[in-house]
This record gives sequence, structure tokens and C-alpha cells, in this order.
Amino acid sequence: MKVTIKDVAKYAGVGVGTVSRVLNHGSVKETTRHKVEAAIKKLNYQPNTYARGLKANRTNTIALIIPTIWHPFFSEFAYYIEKYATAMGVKLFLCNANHNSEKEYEYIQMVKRNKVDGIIGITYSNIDQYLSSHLPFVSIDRHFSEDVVYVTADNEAGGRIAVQELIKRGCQSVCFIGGYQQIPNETKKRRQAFERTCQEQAISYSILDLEEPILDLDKQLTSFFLSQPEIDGVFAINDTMALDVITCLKKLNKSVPEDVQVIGFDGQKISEHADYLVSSIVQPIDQMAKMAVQRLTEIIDGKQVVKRTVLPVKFVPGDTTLFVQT
Amino acid sequence: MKVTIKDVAKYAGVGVGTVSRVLNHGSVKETTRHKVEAAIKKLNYQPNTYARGLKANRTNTIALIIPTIWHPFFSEFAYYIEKYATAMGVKLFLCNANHNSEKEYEYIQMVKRNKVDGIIGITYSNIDQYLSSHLPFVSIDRHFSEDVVYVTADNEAGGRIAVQELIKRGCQSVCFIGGYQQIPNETKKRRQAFERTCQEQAISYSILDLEEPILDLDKQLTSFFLSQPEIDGVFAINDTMALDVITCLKKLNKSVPEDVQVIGFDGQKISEHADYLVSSIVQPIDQMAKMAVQRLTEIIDGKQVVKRTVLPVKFVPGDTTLFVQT
DNA sequence: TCCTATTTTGGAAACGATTCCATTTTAATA
DNA sequence: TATTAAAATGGAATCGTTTCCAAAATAGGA
Repeated sequence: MKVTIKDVAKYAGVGVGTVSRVLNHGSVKETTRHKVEAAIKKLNYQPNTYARGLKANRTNTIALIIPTIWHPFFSEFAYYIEKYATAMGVKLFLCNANHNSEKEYEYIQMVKRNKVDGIIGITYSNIDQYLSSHLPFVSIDRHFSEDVVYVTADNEAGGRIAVQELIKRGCQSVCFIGGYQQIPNETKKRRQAFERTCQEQAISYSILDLEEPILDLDKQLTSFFLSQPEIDGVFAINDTMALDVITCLKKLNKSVPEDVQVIGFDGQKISEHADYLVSSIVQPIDQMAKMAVQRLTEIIDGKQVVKRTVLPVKFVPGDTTLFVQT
Repeated sequence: MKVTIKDVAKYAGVGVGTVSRVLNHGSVKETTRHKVEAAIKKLNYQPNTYARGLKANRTNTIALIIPTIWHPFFSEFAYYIEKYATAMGVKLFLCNANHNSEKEYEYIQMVKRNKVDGIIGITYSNIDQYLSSHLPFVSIDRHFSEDVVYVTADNEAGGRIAVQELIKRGCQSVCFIGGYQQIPNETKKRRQAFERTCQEQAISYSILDLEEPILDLDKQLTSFFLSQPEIDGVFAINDTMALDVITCLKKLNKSVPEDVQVIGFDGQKISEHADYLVSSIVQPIDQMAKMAVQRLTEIIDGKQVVKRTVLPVKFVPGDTTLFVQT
């Protein structure tokens, strides 16, 4: 029933070594190669991945650890990771960490059991402590420890641009609404750059920093906006938050963008051909994914790797900011 | 550097068989078990998956083939598949088929190379022909050939309910807008049930069947609605289409739901805690995923399997239909 | 044609686990 | 204590590859 390399060898009248050589980097005589290939086709031979993996100690598989695939940003990211991984002949394990560090840990164990060659992770727990050692790992938006290779969008510039765009559109009083993650990561820079730019531009601003886990988001937003009715521009930590803000503002009978303009972050679309959900600082997700796969491959191949990769963002106006002549 | 079972055996002063027995179904004396476990911990031993797979001929890995993860329906589905798979100790390969049958085929080859134990697929090409034979495969929304095990929502009921809900809300002239896939699948029943129910209820109706691939969707929708201004109720093949319809209607200065009410299908949310996007016939995605994993496991374990699993849908009102007293 | 250099080939060893069988240890019974 | 049954254990064989080395085939040169 099951066809092995021995069957092929016997059928072709050669040794197993020869078949193996045909399969891989072969220096085999043309005529024998033909015989072997005929046998492979005839018997419909499929090399056993496990036997291969056992020798080669390489699986051509990577794992993607994300909080949850069920989110436009992560699903887009996963889409591109899969795309570029496949293009390089690498398969992808999907792991929804779900803020469950046990699950993350289990996946790391998997690496050690050599089921995967490396990991790409967007993680908000302290996973990289385990990894900072010597396992192939690329982090997204996060560089907790020194040796971690990471890829990130230019959050710094994003925060600055957001403020500038709001001012350009006539906002007098802006705010930043963030939270969601408590662990230090690159996204914190959005807030920092926002604050610094506001000071530089001398515009009145405030900041709402929500503690994670966020309970009663709607309530907190409502009381914030009620207490600060002068706010006419919002920079939200991400598009999901922006949507929540918009929902809240509508309930308060403020219209977007006429009364309050909102800029998010990420550039979420719910699928490839859809529109952007809100005006947003768009991350180059495609490029980030590409670079992440590339960097990981470099690590796996033992090459010298650039630790920090920062990719540019841009503002894309949508329905939640006013139109301005450029 | 690399710790094998031999190292553990030597360190613990026992034979390799004993270590293996501790690791698996062990009948081992308590004292030796302790010694071995201590050694395992001390040496930080991780069993090599490939060596295991080679003997066991089982990988505890399944593949999920979907058109694209970058879509709320599929990403939610993938989320639950991963959840239930992980709960059963099964890992998940992600494959965006992207209407690329070569990629699908590559995954089938993978099964044969025993890299995965089975496949769950939402596919619009004819992949299940390859699979229907003897490979573990569960199809979603599709049963092209007889032997295919499949899981689906009750699309039939969905189409019926949609019409009833529109009528209940006062619609006088309804339409179905579909297309997107040309290959026979369970979603066709939405259209059939719509049509039949309209006839039964004696309501004026029309149908817009868009040919795939859909070019100029917006244009086609616009001319359809212009030519049929009396339409006040729309049943869209899925929520994505519903969103496109709504966008189009707004451009035509028709307000939703006052002028035209819209019901979609799927029950899409863009993430776990978000609102539904539109009024919709909600599929029990969670349950569908659960059943899919369960059925696949049954097949892999060689059990007798129910071929057809149909799960109930329900209508969830959103902002795109009028409020009615229930 | 013969001898050497090169290419091609066969097959044993190795990868790291599991499993089975023979052997030893332990427990139970008389 | 002696005898036997049961439980625990060690280790060889096995899974299907790849790799390496020695042997065989071929080519080249005189």
C-alpha cells in the first residue's frame, strides 16, 4: 500500500541512494534519472515528511502567533504572512494566543520539538523572554529584549502625522484615546509622538489612557467626552478603537466628521477589496509581513540579521475627517 | 547540545524503553518514573516530533483551506477551527487558496506526504473530487461528490426566514442579490428558498444574479436599482454583498432602512467584541467549526461518520432593517 | 590496449522515537 | 522458604529518509 523509497529503488533497479539523489541535489546519470523518475511516477511515490525531517532537522514550517485571527488587522497580516511564506516554500502554523500565555508557551515548546523552524509573533505577553535566547523569532511591533529581531511600522511618525492632519483640518482641541495593551511595545510611541507634537504645535490636548483589560469601554468613553465637550479631534490608538469612539460620539449626537474628526491607526479594511473603515494612519501591512518572513528566513539560515526594521506609514483620509485641499 | 531519549535514559540510569513508557502509556514503577521525570526536567528533554511521526504515522496536524483569511467570515471560522483543534491537541496549517487550485492541490499532496492528518476546506474549485476518495476531508458548505463529508448551515431556512422578516417589516417588493460563486454549493439554496418563499407568500420579487468574476459591481448594482425603483427590501447573498448594496443605495439617495431594508447572510462581525455589520441571517460559525473538527477527527480515527451535518441559522436584526414588535 | 582520474552507484549507518520480546525483578501464595 | 505468577525493565528492531564511503563503471590519455 504505502510506497517507500525502497520500492522505487527496486522497481527502477537501482539503489536507494540513487533514488534519493534524484530527489534532491543529484549527480545522477541521465538514463538512470529517467528510470527513477518513471518509477516514481508509476508508483506514485511521495516522500515521507517525517523521515525527511528526522534527518534534515528542518521542516520548512513556521508558526504565526497572534492574539486572534478574528480581527481585520491580524487577518490581513496573516494573509500576507501566508502569502510570502508560501512563496518561499514555507508552510504556516496558525496560533491564536488569545492573551493566553500558556498557549504561547506551548507553541514555543513546539519549536523546540522541531516541529517548526521559527516563529513570527505579535504578542503582548512576555514570550520573547523565552525566545531571546537562540530560537529563530521575529517580533512585530515589539522589542522587549535586546536580541529580538523586530519589524514595526513607524509609529512615531504616525502619531506626529495624525496631529498634523487634525490641525490641518481645523481642529482646536484634540485628544488621544488608547489603552488596550499594557506591556511596553512600539505602539506606545503613537501616544508619545502625539503628545510631543501637540506641545510643539501648541494645541490644546488631552489623553485618555484606558487600563487593560478594558471594562465598560462605552461608559468610559461617554464620560470622557461629556467632560470634555470642546474636543473636536480624536486620534485613536487603532481603528477598532476609532470605531468604538465613533459609535459613542453618535450616541452623544455629535456628528463625525462635522463636529468631531477621528483618525485611527492601522488602516483596517475588512477584506481585500473593501474600503477602509475610517480615516487612518495606514501601516504597510503587506511590507511588514514580507519583511518579517524575510528576516525570519535569514535567522533560520544563520545569516547576519538587521535587528530593527521600521517601515513608513501614511495618512489615508476616509469619511471620518473633513476634506481639505492638498 | 540536543537531548535525545538516550541521554535521558543514561542520565536516569534506565533503558530507553522505560523512558518511552514514562512518556506514553506507561506501566512503570513509581520510583523509576520519578527518576525518569527528574532526568527529563533536568535535561530539558523535548521529544522529537519527526521521530515520533515516523513511527506513529500520525501528525496531529490538520490543514484549513479557505479562499482567504482576510475576510471576516473566514477569519472567524478559522478562529474557531483553531480553537477546537487546539483543544483536541491538533495543530493547524493555514492555507489561503485564493482561488488558486494549484495551491489547493499542493495541500492535498501534503496529506499524502503525511504532513497533515486531514483537511477542512471551504473551497470553490473542485478540490473535493481529489479528496472524496479516501483522504480525511471535511467540506464546508459544499458537497460536490457523494462521499464528501460536509458541514453546512441551514441555508434553506435562511432564505425563507429572510423573506419572512422583510415581509414582516412591511416590504412590498423584494429582491435577491447574489453571485460571487459559480460552482454548485449549499449557498445556492439561499436563492432557491428566497424565490420559493416569495412565490408562496405572493410578494413581488426579482433576482440579480451576478456572474463571477464580478466586474463593476457598483455599476451593476446601480443600474439594477435604477431600473427597479420600487424595491424596498433586499436579501443579499452575504454580508459583504449587503455592505456593497448599502453603499450603492446611499449613493442613490435611498436611506437604509427607511427606504430600503437590507438583510445579509453570515452574521459578520469584524472581531469578537464588535457589533454585527448588518441585519443578517447568522450562521452558527462556532458550531460549524466545532462540528467540522469533530467530523474530521472521526474520519481520521476511522470511525463511521455522518456525511451531512446541517446547523440552524437565525435572524439577527441590526441597523439595516426596521424595528418591529416581536 | 592499459592505466589512471573521474563520475556514478549501491548500501550501511544514522536520525530519534516506539514497540515488542526476552529477561529480570517483585509480589503472592503455599 | 520455595515456587510461580505478575509486573517492570532493557535493548534490539523498526519506521523512511539522507549521507557518506567504498566499490564499480566510465572516460580520458598515453
